[in-house]
Amino acid sequence: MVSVIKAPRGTRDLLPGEIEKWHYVEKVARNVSEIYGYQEIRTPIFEHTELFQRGIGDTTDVVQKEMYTFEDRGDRSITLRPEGTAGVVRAYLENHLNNKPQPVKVYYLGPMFRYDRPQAGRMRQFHQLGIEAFGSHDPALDTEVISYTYDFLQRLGLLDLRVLVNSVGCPECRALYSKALKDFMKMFQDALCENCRDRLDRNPLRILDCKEQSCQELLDGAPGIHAYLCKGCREHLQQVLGYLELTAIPFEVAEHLVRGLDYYTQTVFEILPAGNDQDSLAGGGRYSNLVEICGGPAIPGMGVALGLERVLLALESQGVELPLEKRESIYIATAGEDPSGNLHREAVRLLLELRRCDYPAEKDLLGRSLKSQMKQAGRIGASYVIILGTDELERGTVLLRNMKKGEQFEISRERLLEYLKAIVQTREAGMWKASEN
RNA sequence: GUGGGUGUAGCUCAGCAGGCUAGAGCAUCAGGUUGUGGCCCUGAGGGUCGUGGGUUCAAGUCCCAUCACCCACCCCA
Repeated sequence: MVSVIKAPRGTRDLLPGEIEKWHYVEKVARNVSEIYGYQEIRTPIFEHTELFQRGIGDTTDVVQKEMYTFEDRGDRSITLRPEGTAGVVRAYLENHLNNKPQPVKVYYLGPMFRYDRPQAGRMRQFHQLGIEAFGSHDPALDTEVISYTYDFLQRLGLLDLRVLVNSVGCPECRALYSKALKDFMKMFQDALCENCRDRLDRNPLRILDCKEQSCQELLDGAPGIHAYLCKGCREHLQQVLGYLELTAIPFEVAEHLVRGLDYYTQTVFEILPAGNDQDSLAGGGRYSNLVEICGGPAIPGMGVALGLERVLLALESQGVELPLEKRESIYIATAGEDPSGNLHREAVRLLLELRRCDYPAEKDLLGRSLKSQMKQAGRIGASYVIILGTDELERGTVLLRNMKKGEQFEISRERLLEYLKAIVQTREAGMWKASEN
């Protein structure tokens, strides 16, 4: 026997039973996006490698060691998207969306790929919900994006969220601060962890993020970025915070928050589940130069990405019960000897009829006994079973069994659909949904 | 990429310090009612003990490697 091929490392299947949660989360995502005025955009899952190198930044870990890059048959270097923003920016420019009324506000939902070492909440193929808004410098936009993110998480039922906000300044003032921080840290070089000594030259701001106790202690005495922000950046931050106050979203100004992607300017933020400093649920910020870096005009953008696996994990660890709709259907069972096949043919005809009337309906496909058919009907959550037996066939009737009540009665074929219709109409909003009855 | 832990039926696990045909519960299928589910009873199928080497008279049980998963680090969603 040949061996069974397994899914590649860091990937997994979403099976019936779990996928319903994803559908629900996606439904809320689309809902909130609409409420905030964002429209869906779908961009390719792979792009030219150069897009990410330029967009995300060559020095970032994502680009340096986490990309799924390969040559296609035309010798092009292709990369499976590790995040969503770069592709959206590309699409914005390529489709001349800058000629549309601004701001252009889009959301995306889909898989991303990073060659990481998998662990809980970190997959090689993972899924993000993200939004991007182009063409506005308004601090209220920054707040809107933060609010969107918070709102989405809250609507799902997540509590105890930490919202961290900071500004990393513009290229000008960040450069000043970066130098100041570097100069300061140089004095204590020996006390820094190995990693941070590397960061000193590559990207001093990252030291702020270090979780090493020793580095954190040094940081207490180090200059903070806020003192170095230029007038524009300082005011921008103040206004963002001011608007945030209005939203009543609890937030913390985290002067040490810097993000891993190079394109961020000014506002950056992160949302974490309580009691978990490691796996942030969402991260985002403003990017004033990314569009230019990608070859377009100087148009600012602001966005966020949420990790859906992590959102699902947080929901689980907080014990949130999602209001999933139960699957419900009508099951057609046949009973009795059927040497001529008439019974079976009639069942198939009835099945078709029900489905054409939009009733979710199923029948046995395994030639099972009536008992087994009943069992199956119960398992799949059928609310009604139509039992079609040889006797009923002769009389032109069926037995209609209410599975929840365990009651059944005989009804003529002609009146059956009428009767079912009446049941549906009795139900709330006329929807074919699980409820009492 | 670094360090650590784990790996026995579809699922959750048991298997004592290596020793006979590897077990349980749940799930699946069938039967108990030749036309009726959710409870109960009976039975059946299903495992080359992650994979490959090695030690031993003998390995699920010890050793090595490898793969996968989990945890921590790095980083990020």
